[in-house]
Amino acid sequence: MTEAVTTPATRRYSGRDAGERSAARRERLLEAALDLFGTEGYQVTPIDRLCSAAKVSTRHFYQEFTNKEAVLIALHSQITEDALTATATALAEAPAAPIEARLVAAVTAYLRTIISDPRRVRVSFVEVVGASPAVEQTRLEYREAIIATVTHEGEAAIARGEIPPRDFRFAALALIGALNSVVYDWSLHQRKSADELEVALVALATTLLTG
Amino acid sequence: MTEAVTTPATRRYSGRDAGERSAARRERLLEAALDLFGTEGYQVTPIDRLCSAAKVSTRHFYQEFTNKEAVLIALHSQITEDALTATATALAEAPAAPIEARLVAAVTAYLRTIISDPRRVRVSFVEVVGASPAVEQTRLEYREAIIATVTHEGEAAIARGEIPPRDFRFAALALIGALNSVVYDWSLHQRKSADELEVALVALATTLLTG
DNA sequence: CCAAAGCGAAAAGATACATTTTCGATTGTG
DNA sequence: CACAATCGAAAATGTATCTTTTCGCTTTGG
Repeated sequence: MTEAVTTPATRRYSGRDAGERSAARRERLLEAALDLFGTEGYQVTPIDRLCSAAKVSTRHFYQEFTNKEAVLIALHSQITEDALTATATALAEAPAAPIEARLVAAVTAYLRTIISDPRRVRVSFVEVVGASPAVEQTRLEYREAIIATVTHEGEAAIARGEIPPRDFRFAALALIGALNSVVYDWSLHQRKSADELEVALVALATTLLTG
Repeated sequence: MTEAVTTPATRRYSGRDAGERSAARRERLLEAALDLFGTEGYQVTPIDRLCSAAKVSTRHFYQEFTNKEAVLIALHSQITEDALTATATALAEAPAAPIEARLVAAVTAYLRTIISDPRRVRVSFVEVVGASPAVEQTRLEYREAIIATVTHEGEAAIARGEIPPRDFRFAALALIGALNSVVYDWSLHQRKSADELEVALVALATTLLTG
């Protein structure tokens, strides 16, 4: 049998292999999307704008994403998973703490991740809402993930006898909604410092979940 | 001088004058918009669908509205003003009551107006969010109107010595956001009765504003 | 240095809508 | 009844994308 030793069909370019170049384009597109969706808005940004801002040709755009909607979903996922990871880490660092302390850690971590960039605020609190059926679906899925985390934490605290039982789905939804609108308003008007915002929201979370 | 006695350029049709016919078309369009925007979504509804659902020709559509965006804005205004009117009426009916009672009356009235129709919930809590720059602007304006009402009520209660001072802008934003997400979730899943929802949200409002 | 991989820019093609205009059929009015 | 307003339906037009394809220029690897 003669071995068909196939030379890799791909070639290195500017020192990077195909996968790296593709990943770099994808990243530039996501950065451009954060910027344009987060300042001008998803609906009013055509793919062309996205491509020129990212310095990616439309040919390559379609190599990375199916369409504009897919970019928004990827961006939203990235932002949200970032925040959820930060939250999980913060919780893991206070493993045996009482619910109040865990709550402060979690909310602070979540908040800081999001408000570190006003464009993130706008994308995850405004642009993804009702953008399209598919986007709306992932938004609701992430929402369920947050509700699950809150509920899990809450039930554990109840089991430890730290707080009385309550409807955590309701509390989580109230907290999520309150956070969204307060943070978005803050990012628009900056009426208080980030620290003051944090204090106010941590207090709110405490009231809603353990108060 | 010969008087140019102009016969009215308009004629009655099916018993209605031009203004009435036009108003009827407008109303049918708004009803169709409530239905389509509130079940399928604003972004995915083309003007054609709107027109056929409303039994209005596209020619007449453009006699009533500039474009689809104008319909959404008109619909949103109608829903919101409905709710604000109900709230104002409820407040007017308890003129000398303490803040807690006024709050219960206001929140109940607001809630009932909105949840009376799940399509209203979706339009005012989801579809208008980030739909377009102009829509977003009116959404934020209505939000400011609600904040102003809440603040006004709250300051009055402070003046009467019923509650200590607080940041009502923050409290109002938190309440609005919490209401939005809780009510939207309720309209999707109906995990509790409308009465239970009402009770939970009134309690939440009381905590946020006077607790 | 050459053949092929890869690239960016831009043309070309395809849609989906938005918006305007036309047209024949109704319906009041005098 | 006649004629003009009005109508609904649909054709025609315009436009802004989206998406695919072409093309000539670079870069790489042998």
